[in-house]
Amino acid sequence: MPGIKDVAERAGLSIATVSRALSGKGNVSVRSKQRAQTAAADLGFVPSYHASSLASGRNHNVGVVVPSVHRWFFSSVVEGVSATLLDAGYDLTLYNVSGGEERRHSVLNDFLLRKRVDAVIAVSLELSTAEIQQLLAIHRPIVGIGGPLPGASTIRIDDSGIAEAAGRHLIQLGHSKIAHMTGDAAYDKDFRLPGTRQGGFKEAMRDAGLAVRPEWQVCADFTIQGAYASARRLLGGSVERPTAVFAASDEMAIGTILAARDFGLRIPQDLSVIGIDGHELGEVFGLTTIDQDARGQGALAVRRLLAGLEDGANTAAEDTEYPTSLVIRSSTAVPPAETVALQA
Amino acid sequence: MPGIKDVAERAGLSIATVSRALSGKGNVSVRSKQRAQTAAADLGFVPSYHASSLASGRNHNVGVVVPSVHRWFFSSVVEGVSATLLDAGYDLTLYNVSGGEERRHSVLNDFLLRKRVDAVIAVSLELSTAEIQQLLAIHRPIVGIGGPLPGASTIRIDDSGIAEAAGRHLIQLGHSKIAHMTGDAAYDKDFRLPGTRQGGFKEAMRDAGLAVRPEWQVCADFTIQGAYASARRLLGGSVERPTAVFAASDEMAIGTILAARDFGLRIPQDLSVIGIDGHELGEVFGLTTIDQDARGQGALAVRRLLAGLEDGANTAAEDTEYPTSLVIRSSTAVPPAETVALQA
DNA sequence: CTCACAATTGCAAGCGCTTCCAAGCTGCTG
DNA sequence: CAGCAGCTTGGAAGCGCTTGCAATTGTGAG
Repeated sequence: MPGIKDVAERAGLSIATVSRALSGKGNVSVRSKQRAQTAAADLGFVPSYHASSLASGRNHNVGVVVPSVHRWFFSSVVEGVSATLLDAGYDLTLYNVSGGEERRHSVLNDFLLRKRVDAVIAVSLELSTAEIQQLLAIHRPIVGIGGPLPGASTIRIDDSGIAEAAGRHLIQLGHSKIAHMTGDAAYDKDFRLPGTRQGGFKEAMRDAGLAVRPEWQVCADFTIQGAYASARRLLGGSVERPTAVFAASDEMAIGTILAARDFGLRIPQDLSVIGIDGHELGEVFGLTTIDQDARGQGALAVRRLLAGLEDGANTAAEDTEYPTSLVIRSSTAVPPAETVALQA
Repeated sequence: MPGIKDVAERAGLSIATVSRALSGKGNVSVRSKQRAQTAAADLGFVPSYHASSLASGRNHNVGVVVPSVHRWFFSSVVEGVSATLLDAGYDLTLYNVSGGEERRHSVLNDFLLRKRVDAVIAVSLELSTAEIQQLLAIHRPIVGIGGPLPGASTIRIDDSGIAEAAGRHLIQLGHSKIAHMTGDAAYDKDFRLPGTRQGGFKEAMRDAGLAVRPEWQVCADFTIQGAYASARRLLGGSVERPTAVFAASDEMAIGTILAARDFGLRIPQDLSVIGIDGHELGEVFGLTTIDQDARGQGALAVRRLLAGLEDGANTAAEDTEYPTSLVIRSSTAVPPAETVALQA
């Protein structure tokens, strides 16, 4: 493997000049620059990032911490982050902290402190103030996506407002018997989003003077299969059946639709369903949803970060609300003319 | 940020001794070791991995190249890889090469050569011999998962045998009108798996003396939505309808089931469906499938890699066949007693 | 034609750690 | 009690690059 020294020799220049020529920093004559580049190309020189990082302090590497890479939202964000980073010449170090508090702990307290990353993107992860301080202490900017991160920059959607809009959509169609499928309490801990969305939903109901029935507040684990099981209980149980379900995620909405079909319920004639996400699968089910462009959020986070890194300016923490849009498809409609309480 | 020098001072030891004490290499008295560790803990010392890597040549970092992190198989593998790596104290640099040949090219020709990774795991990626040589030239072990990688170690399932088994399962149930949903040609390029599975399927058919009808060989993009569209054409078209469909992936099998339901076909009474993967969603649909433990494959790849790295022994390239298992659920059954060609 | 000043260039000092090597010790053996 | 092996230790040389600083070269003005 050729080093910068070899390039310098071949180009008949000093190491310093070659370094400047290849990195583009500092003043180098056109001729020298060309020579250096040619020599580097001839030798197939690829700079050692370790040495470079050690000497310069810049890593060209950002760490991404996600709760799981197997779930729609997270993997979408990672795709956006990854593409943007790659195009900028940055490496992406993935910290998938699924499976255990201890793993999360070691990532936060060991891995991230090894000075390997220039910045950290935390997706739907609620960090304690201490954890954030620790990260900020090593002078690495942090940006959070989809979760509150006091003291750091964040990019997130208006979860409460969105949920309210989803509820309002159903209400405006004429529904009054609306169920809400939220996330398990476990999810509320880390990214609190279930609670926020449920809050927005209740807000919409209250505004319309509708009752929020406790038996229609069910929860699942944000997966299709989990929601399916939960929806079967809701729709097949002995309680009166709602005419509409607002699920806190598209995957849960889809699980609900599948369960409804099992009971012979037609969507949307017998049951309206609305979700949140903009999941690719939504189209197959004609799912009405609120599209949050997860990939776009990831890309934005990176752009924000890189801008700060290159400028060197320690941009202050700022909160950005990412826009969303209501996508109306065929899973929502006016409620059945007459609603009779059916027993499964 | 404290450096090893600070630790040395506080512990009243030399830098060299502290380094040995903390890394566990070399002989250090118990007393010194303890002192060093205490001092390090007191100061909150975290070694700089750049410096460490530069000096030692070991990175504690492996690169993972995947076609996309958004698809079931890949994200499953990444989860397995990630957990195993994290537990071993390694970083995982993710190279998500979705979206463009050029991105793939830059990853292979720039990123991976920067000596930042100790090893490379390539998932379902067919590398040219030149690309492999290039990687091997920088003395980095490579292991491939789910794709052929001439010259490198690989972990893969017996795609042909599996497909044959899936076909046989249907045949043994009494089916003779079996369709096969394979991957788009585009996928065949990079990981050739569609062709291999199709080959296995044809093998099973041939063995049973059954005809492989071209109009029943359809393809999709490995997604539920893609398969759904494709299956609608297959099942709703004017050609005679098969009594069973073998899809090359669970997601495609699910898309097929959804399409079948649209046409009022009952699974498995009217149509049997079998997939390959072991997708979490399979349970909801009662999908019979061949379970390949993707997460386990990822974990195994890492263990294999680390064993080689730690030993220092340049383990020869070896091919490992990962075991799979047929999971029979409710989506496959004997064909309808009398099969009449229905027109949609 | 000479001089001040700017653009280039090279020297060399690190970046923070690992590790070779030799020196210092300890505890035995003869 | 000398002599030696074996364990610990510290010194110091890098790992391969970046960058401050000073030296060199080139340029236009006077």
